[in-house]
Parts: sequence; structure tokens; C-alpha cells
Amino acid sequence: MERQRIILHVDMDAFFAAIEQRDDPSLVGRPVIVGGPGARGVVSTASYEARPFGVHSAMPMAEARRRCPEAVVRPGRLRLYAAVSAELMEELARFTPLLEPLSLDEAFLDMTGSEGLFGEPPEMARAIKDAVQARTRLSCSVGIAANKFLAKLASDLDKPDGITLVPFGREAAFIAPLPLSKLWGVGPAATTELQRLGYRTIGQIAAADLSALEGQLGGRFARHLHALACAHDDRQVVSGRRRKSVGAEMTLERDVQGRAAVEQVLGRQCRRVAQQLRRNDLLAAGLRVKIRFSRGFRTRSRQMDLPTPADDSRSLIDAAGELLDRFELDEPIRLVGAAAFKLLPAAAAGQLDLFEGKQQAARSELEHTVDRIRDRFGDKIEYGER
DNA sequence: TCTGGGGTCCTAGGACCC
DNA sequence: TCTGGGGTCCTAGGACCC
Repeated sequence: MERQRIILHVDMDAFFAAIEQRDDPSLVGRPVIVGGPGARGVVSTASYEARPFGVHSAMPMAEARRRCPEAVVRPGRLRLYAAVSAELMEELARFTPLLEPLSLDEAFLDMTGSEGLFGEPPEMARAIKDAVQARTRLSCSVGIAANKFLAKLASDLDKPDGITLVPFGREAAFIAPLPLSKLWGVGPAATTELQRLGYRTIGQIAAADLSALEGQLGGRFARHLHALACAHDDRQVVSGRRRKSVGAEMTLERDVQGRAAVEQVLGRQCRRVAQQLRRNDLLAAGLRVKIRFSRGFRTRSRQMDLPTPADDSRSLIDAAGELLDRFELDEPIRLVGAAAFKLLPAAAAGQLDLFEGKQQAARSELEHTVDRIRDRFGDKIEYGER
């Protein structure tokens, strides 16, 4: 039997919008929407003032503006949000080394055995909220429970600025009345399927016969879901996870068609990806190109291994060109993206002794230099194949 | 008013090897 | 001369998360 754990899930309240309000006092108390402002933009975050109008994440921006015409729309400043996130994580790390960031604005903390230092779980949560507020001038909500799933579910139950504890020993009864969609990993598709099978609540899944569920959903997913519904989740809080891919994609304001137009956008994405790789001291050994067609909103991708692990634009652009040969491009395209995978630390790169490797190393070196100049003087400097 | 951008994980089929 | 079985890797697509 595993010992009782104390897991906390910290979730910032309307993170992006809250940062905008924090940094511009004229926005305090007003509906603020962060997201893509263009015709094809969607809402990334809506402040709590905007939510009563029915504005929520992933909603098309045009619809959001219609529902809440007085809202202030901001395009989003990801670099700033990432910097605030780094401060947040640094602050949370003061409470435990067992810290697992889930996204810019969320993290799990395993506080098992920390009662001596921080008191009972609700006191831990209070201390964390105070520390986060002091450091970032932002509020968060905290869920406390015996495992990750329950802690994450709990943090969402009393938002914003709440603390929710799932009573230890009474977990299954606590979550039984909640709707299926609260199960972490059950989205629109699974909800539809489960409802079709007659399930409505978490408790009904927990009470279901497991072998029947396996027959209906497929073994692995069924067992996972059933365990969660029974409030079981033995996944550990893992610190120091490594990113597995680095991507850049863009939905175009207007569709494009034909190889030349796609190539131009793809080149830009490859340069962004290469820059991200260098910024993070990573090399990529694989590249994937993604195309979304307007007709039917179909997404297609092609991937390959690179001849040599790389962080320079030219290597990525060359590979992307090869991958592009494997698409049919004779219809309108709305999104073009590139993503690097099979990432390895740049320090671990083998010696590239071949001529090809030396050329590539020289390009990488040059682009690193350009990065440094950009960091000092801003992004106005253009470099690269046009 | 159609549907962002950054990711993670899972699955299914085929190649390949023993 | 009608055909194995397991393991692993790769590819592509899709669900899901914030």
C-alpha cells in the first residue's frame, strides 16, 4: 500500500488577462480579452469581467466581440507571460523540489511530508497563495488532494482565488456526482461517446463493470478512466521534464495556394523554430511540416529525420522543402507550420567532422551571433534566406 | 462567426529483425 | 507452395490540455 500523498495543484486565475490588468490599471475591473485580434483569431483568455457575457477560451474573436462589445481586446504578449511564469515557478520551487509545471500558469507540487514546515494542507495552500501574490501580484486557485487528478479537479471548483481540499478518505464519494467532463482527459469526443453509452456522471463510470467498459471503449482507455472515476491515480509528480518538440505555426489571414506561397511562410516558421532551438541550447534530429487545408479543415503532416542534428535555419528549411514535395498543394491552405522533434542538448552534439557538418556548424555559429545582436538591439534586424 | 498556437500522449499499420 | 510470432521503430492522424 502506498503512503498517503499530499498533492497540490496551483492554477493562475485568467493568467494572460490578469497580467494585462496588472500592468495597465485602466483595465482593472473591465472586461479584457487576450487573443488573436484578426478575422481568424480566437480567445486565449477572458478576464472574469468578460466571462458573464459568455466569452470563454477558444471562442472565435468575432463572436467574443459580438457578445461583449465593450471588452478591451489585447493580442497577447507571450514573451512577457513566459517571464512571469518563470517567476511563478521559481516561487513555487521554494515550497518543494517536487514541482511539475503543466503549462505557463499551472503546476503540481508534491508536498507529502512537509507538514512540519508548512502546517496542514490548507495552511500550505494559503502560504503558497500569499507567496504567489507577493511575488507576481496575481491570484491563483489551489486544489489539494491525495493525487494529481483530484488536485487538478479541485483547483477548478472554486475559482478565482479559491482553495479546495478533496477530503482524504472520502474522495470517490466527493467526485461521484460530478459530470463526466470533469475527468481529466475526457474531452468533447469522449463525452459524446460516453453519453451515447448512457453515462452521465463520474459515479456511473466508477460503478460500471470494468470488463464491459473495456469492451465499449478499448482496454487501456477504459482502465484509465475507471481508475480516475474511482479516484485512483498513482501518477507521480515529476520535476525536470524535458520538452519533446519545438514548433511554430500560423493560420494565415487569407488562404494561400501553390508551392511558392507555402514555401515562403514555411521558411519563416523554420527560422522561428531554429531560433527557439538555439535559445534553449537544443539540436533537432527530426522535422515535421504541417498543413491545414481550408476545405474541410483537414490537417496533414509529413515528417523526417534530419541528416545531422541541427539548430540552423538552412538545415530546417532544406528538410522542410523535401517534406513539402510529399504534399498535394493544389488547393487553398489556411495554416502552415513546422515543428522540430528528437531534441538533444546542444552540448551533447557529436563532433561534426564531415564537410557538411562544418558548413552547418558555421551557419549555426553565425545565427547564434545574430541572436545575440537581436537580444541586445531588438528584433528589427532581419537575417536569413528571403 | 466557423474553428489559435503551444504542446503531450495514444493508436494503428507497416517495416524490419530474429 | 500459402505461411509464426514477438519486439521495436517509424509514420500519420487524432484527442486532449491550457
